[in-house]
Amino acid sequence: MTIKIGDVSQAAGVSIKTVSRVLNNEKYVSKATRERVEAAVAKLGYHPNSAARALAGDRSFQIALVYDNPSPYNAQNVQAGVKTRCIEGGYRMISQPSDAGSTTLLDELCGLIDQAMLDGIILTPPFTDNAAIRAELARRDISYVTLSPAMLDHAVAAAFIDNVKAAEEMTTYLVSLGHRRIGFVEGDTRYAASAQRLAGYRKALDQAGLDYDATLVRPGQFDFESGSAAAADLLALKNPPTAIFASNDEMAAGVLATAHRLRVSVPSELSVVGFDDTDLAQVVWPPLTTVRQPVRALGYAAADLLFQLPDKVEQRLLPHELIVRDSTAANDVPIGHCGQGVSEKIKDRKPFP
Amino acid sequence: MTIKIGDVSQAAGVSIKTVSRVLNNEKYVSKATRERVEAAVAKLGYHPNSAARALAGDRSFQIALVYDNPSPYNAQNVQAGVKTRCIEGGYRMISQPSDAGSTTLLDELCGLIDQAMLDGIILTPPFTDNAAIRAELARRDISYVTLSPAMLDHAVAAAFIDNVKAAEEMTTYLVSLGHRRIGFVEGDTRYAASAQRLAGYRKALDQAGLDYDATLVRPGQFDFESGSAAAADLLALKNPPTAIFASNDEMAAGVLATAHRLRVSVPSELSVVGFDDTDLAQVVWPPLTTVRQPVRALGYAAADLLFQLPDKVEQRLLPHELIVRDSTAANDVPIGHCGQGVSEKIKDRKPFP
DNA sequence: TTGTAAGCGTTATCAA
DNA sequence: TTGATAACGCTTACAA
Repeated sequence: MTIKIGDVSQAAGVSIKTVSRVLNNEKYVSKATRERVEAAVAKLGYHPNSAARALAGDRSFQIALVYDNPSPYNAQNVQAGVKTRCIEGGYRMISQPSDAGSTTLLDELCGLIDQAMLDGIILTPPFTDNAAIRAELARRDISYVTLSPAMLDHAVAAAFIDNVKAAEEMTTYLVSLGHRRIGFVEGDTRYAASAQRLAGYRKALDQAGLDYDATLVRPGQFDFESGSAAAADLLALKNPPTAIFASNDEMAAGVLATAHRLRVSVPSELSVVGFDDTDLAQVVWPPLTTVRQPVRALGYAAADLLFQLPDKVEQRLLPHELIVRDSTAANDVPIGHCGQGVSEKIKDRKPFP
Repeated sequence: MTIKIGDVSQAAGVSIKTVSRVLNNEKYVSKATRERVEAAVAKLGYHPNSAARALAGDRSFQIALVYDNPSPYNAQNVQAGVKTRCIEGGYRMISQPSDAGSTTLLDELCGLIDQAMLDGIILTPPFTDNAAIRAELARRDISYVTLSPAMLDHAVAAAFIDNVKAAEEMTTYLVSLGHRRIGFVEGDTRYAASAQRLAGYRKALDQAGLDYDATLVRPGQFDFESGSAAAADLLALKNPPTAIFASNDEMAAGVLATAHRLRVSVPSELSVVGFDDTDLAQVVWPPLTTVRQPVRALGYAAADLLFQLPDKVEQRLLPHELIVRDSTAANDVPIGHCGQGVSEKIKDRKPFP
């Protein structure tokens, strides 16, 4: 039989309610009492039962991370970041992989909320921009944060990077190396980041005085296959690009595979760069020059924003880095980064503890 | 305010207990009543509150997956498998990444059990072989299953593949291609699979009448870096191997990277094969010949074994496949597989529903 | 086959 | 600053 609050109160010689007060960091507990209770808790190895807490209070100390992420590395990293912050706050994270295309999406989410008495939710793309979900959450007055949303909403907390700027910097870097024909592989268009990265690419071309050439831009789905296929198309052009910028690293790996298959030497004949969404650059040869996205930090920040929620609704911009990798160099060389935050207060509600 | 069981019972014109009976699939409910209740549940969109269920019954409908996995792809796949089976059974999975080296490991786990009223636990390596954890679980009489344990224990349910046999088949395959000097990169020795795979390699050499040469075997930690380093060592030998067998795919990717860097052509000058623990073969070029481990299926099986637990303690051997990939071939060619299961009944306890 | 009443372990209310 | 007592929403006795 496991230890319960009554056992602790007996051991400490106080009432159950007093133990509860200590556990919840309430005011109006004398220092002596608090210490006595804490000692008893430690001695007995007591852990409060979360089901009972959830039922009696109405917070469950659980939040959910809702995602539909085609890339395991990315999902795992986001999860790790969220989880770290949750543990720090005494919370538990429930991870909820969902199918963005599912017709019963809203029902599933409602079920989760009812069943688990969620205290808050972190939405990741493409759910960030699902109006039905956001309306339902607002209706139920459930705190939520969006991670990398397509559009910023003043009333909704968000953690994100500046994809446009990052893609612009990367493209400008390629131009600075002398490239004039730069191929681009788009990401899955259901994710806002895809359009943002393309926009950055176009912006940099503009600034460099280079014409945008639609034949150099190919669609992709953030996976290896589409990267391979796009590269095959691009390299088969009469006048092929001298560099290819893939919207994420799995596609960049596909580009590399195709280049290798076609005996196009990287990087002497073709530069390949990407967005390191998933840390795959560590696993793929040759080491890619990438925009490093702080995926774990985004997860951590999202949870952090959730915890400060009704007090402060914040839009937090996280820094990215341009990592130039050179197989001959010993170390990676970050050549740029950006980032800053802005915040705004809106309304009062029972805060996360 | 969310709907509760009383609302449903009113709508259906029956008692609360009857609704509860229907929800829990108990016997002794007339078909007509059951249908009436189910209709009310559906109409109201009722979802039982899990905190209340956990408190009143003493099952939480939650199980935990405990892991410390250096490979995100692997972890994600195991999780996906476990989760799938959990959802089928109306359960929720809590994933618990832990640090195998932590001194407070046992405390953490106890905390989780007390707090979440876990109905069961799935242990993955290296926790599968942690005597302290297993003793504590036994003491508390908590159901658990081990996934890929180092040693089979008659009294403990387990899901696993035959690593020895798989490594043996792969090595034999290399021998059949004419290789006589086959390098081997070991995995992290904290994981039992590492020793098992090495054993299979040695066994196959034996059977082929080839001498075991310790200079051809290098240590590794299941990551890209150690694979790179091992390959550098092996290829620098006076008499280098003509094939390298890496104990997992991330290390195989490292081997490929080094080969490429040293201008050793794959596969004409060097064959590289591995264990596809993480599905990375899909992401790495060139496509590797691998032992495909059914990682998702292992997760699914582990949860499945947990659900049938006190009724039947089963040791389930899952099939692996040898996937020969040839860049010129259109499709992968599985050349072998194995698998079968045995089971045994031990004692009675309240079953999972 | 159905219903009634007594908890489950905690927090909230209100009084001391 | 503390403590008694009533919820919280459900399941498990035990009756009917």
